[in-house]
Amino acid sequence: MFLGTYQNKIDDKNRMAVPAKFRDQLGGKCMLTKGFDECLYIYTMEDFEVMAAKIAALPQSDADFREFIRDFFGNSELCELDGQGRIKIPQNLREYAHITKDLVTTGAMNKVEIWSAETKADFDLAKKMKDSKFTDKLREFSI
Amino acid sequence: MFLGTYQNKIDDKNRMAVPAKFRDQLGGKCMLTKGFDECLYIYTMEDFEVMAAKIAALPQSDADFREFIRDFFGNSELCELDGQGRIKIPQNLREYAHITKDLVTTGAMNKVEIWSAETKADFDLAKKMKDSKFTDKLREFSI
DNA sequence: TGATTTTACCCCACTTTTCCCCACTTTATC
DNA sequence: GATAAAGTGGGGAAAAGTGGGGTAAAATCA
Repeated sequence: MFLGTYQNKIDDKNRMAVPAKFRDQLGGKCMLTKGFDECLYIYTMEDFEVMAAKIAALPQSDADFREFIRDFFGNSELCELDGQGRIKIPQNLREYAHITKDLVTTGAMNKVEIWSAETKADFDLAKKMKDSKFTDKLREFSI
Repeated sequence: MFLGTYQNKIDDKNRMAVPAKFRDQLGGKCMLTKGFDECLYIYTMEDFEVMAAKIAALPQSDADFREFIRDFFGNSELCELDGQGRIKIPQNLREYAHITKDLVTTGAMNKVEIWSAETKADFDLAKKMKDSKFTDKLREFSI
C-alpha cells in the first residue's frame, strides 16, 4: 500500500526521484499513466495489467471506445527506475499535469499520484473543506 | 504492447522513423493499414493476420461488407523497416491521413496509430468538448 | 526496343536525445 | 556528530532521429 506525501523536483533531464518508500513495492519498474484531475498515476505492473486487460477487450468499432483506448495507452508508459531510483516523465504526460519544476508525490492506496506543486495547491483539500457542501457529502458516508 | 506518444516527421522521400520503442515488437516489418478516424494503423504481422481473417470472413452477400473488405485490403501495405528503422508511407495512405510533414505516433495496445499532427490536434480539441463522457468511461475501468 | 525520367532503397553523415554512471549535497538515523 | 541513505546534478558514450547522395530498378515516352 502506498502512503504518505513527498516533495520532489523534476530535473532538466525530466527525471523524478521516486520516493524511497515506494521503490520496494514497484520492484524496479512501474507504469506511469494519465490520472484524473491533471495529475499522473504510478501503478504496479500487476495493477496496470488488470486495467489494460479490461480496456483491451472493448470493441474497436465504437468511436468512443477507440478514443478511450488511444488516450489510455497513448498516455501510459513503462518506466524503469535508474540507478538512483528515478523515472523519466515523457513530454505528453508532463504537459497534461503541468509539470515544470516542483512536484508533490502522494501515496493513494494502490497507486501513487504525481502532482505539479502548483496544481496540487489549487486542488488542495483544505480549499474544498472551506466549502461546507463537501463536508455534507462526507457525512453521507459516515466520515 | 504498444504504449506512449511520439512526435515524428515524414521526410521528402515519404519515410517515417518508427519510434525505437516499437521496433522490437515489430521485428523488422509491419503491416500498415488505413485506420478509423483518419489515421493509419501499424500492426504486427501476427495481429494483422488475425484482423484480416476476421474481415475476410464477413459475409460477401452484403454490399457494405464488400466495400469494407475492398477498402481494407486495398489500403494495406507490407512495410519493411530500413537500416535506420524507417518505413515508407505510400501516397494513398498519406492522402487518407492528410499527412504532409509533422506526425504524431501513438501506441494503442495491439497497434500503433499514425496521425497527421494537425488532424490529431483537431481531434483532441473536439474530444475536450465531450470530455465528461470520456472521464465517466475511464472511471469504470480505473482501480 | 532503347532512351529518359522517376521512384525505390541502400548506405553514410550529422544532430539530437537518451541513459548509464559518477559525484556531490541534503536528509535521516543512531 | 558520525554514518548511512536519499535526493540532486551533470559528463559523456551510445542510441535514436534526420537528411541526403548515389545506384539500381521501374515506369514513361519517343
